[in-house]
Amino acid sequence: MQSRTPAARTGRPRSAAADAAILAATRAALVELGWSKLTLGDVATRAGVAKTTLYRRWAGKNELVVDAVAVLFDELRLPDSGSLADDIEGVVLQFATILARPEARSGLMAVVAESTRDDALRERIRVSIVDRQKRLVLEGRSRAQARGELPQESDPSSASRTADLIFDVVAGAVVHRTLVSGEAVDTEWARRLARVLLSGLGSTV
Amino acid sequence: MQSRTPAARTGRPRSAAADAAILAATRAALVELGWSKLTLGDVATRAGVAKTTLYRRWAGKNELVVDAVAVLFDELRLPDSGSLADDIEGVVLQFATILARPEARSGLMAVVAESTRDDALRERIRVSIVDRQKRLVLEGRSRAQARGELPQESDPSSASRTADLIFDVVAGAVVHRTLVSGEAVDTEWARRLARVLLSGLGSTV
DNA sequence: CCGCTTTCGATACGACCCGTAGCGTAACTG
DNA sequence: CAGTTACGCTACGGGTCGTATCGAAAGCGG
Repeated sequence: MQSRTPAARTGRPRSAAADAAILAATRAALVELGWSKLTLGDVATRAGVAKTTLYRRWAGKNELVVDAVAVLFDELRLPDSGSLADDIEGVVLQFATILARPEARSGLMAVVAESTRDDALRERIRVSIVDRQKRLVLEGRSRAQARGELPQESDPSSASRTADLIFDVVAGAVVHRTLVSGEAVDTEWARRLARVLLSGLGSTV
Repeated sequence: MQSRTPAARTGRPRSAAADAAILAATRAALVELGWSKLTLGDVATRAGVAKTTLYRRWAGKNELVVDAVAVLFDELRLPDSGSLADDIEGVVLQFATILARPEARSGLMAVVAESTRDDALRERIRVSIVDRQKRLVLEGRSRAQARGELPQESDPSSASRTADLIFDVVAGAVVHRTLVSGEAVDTEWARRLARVLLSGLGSTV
């Protein structure tokens, strides 16, 4: 059995400052160069760190970018606005704000594209980014049920599938609007989306 | 004024067979290697073509992949099934079938990610891929209005925004389900999505 | 204070891919 | 046949990759 920090009880500890500097440098490089032209050597230089240090901590560009982008999603919060419509609208606008940042736009979609051929990378994205978003959907549903805005679903399996559907619809719509259609997510759009979802969920789904 | 084919009335014409071979080789390379490890030299070798020929026709990897993937979306058709619900379900399943192919998964999202930093590339994607999908949404709406399933909207600006919203929701949800959540789009999921959209659109949106 | 262990910075390395240039040949036009 | 363009082939400098090596630095246990 090992303690919570299994590795390295002896020897020189890894510099936490270097970690932060590397991730910040990665985001800066994403803004200036985009994903495809980002090189690990350049990131190391920006961070004031040797290239070997980078390779010691991350397997490659994909893993590094995932970690660098993941922290952007820390600020996601479910606004307890009192109504489900306002909750949805608030989350959509928050998500869109994050996706408006260039380091999120170019970095996130690139690693998602790479994850189609790398199961470990997909799992890493799921744990550090996607699940954090999905939690908001589950939380919002449970609050709405407590308020009586949504019915308590009897079949747990069906309820789970519905939650998955809503998550894919909300996140997918925002991403598609921002990156593919290339238009901004404003308050009016968020309100329209929330209205469509509410009407759709109110009926027997 | 120039004729429909403005360039090259004299000299040796470009080989149409080479074009097809290159695009097919690109798709094969996408399947085997994915976007990031795909190299133009490898594609040229696979196509039995000199590397210089490739560079004469495409500016770079991004443009080549867009053209190679675009033809996958040629098969998209709006099934005139008689009801809006079935139309939506049919389009969703067709779109999902295309996205299930590995060359579409890895190629499409990668170029979309790149297009966040390249306006010309974004426009190329829009013309050769996105608009082709969007046309189905507009066609489906007009058919549904003819059948009386959807109201004739009075405000054209509002109607346009609604169509944009529906398009982002449908396409975004399918893409997100397939690539981010990593789960298959089956008939049941498509039916649920169609149901949510129909209820949402039926009310005053 | 002193070994032990691990990390860090720096440098060097072969391998690969990039994008372009040059050249001789092939294909088509008038 | 002369003119023009596309093609295959080869070669090139430049950049990035990921790894190896080495001495110095930073903590830990005695």
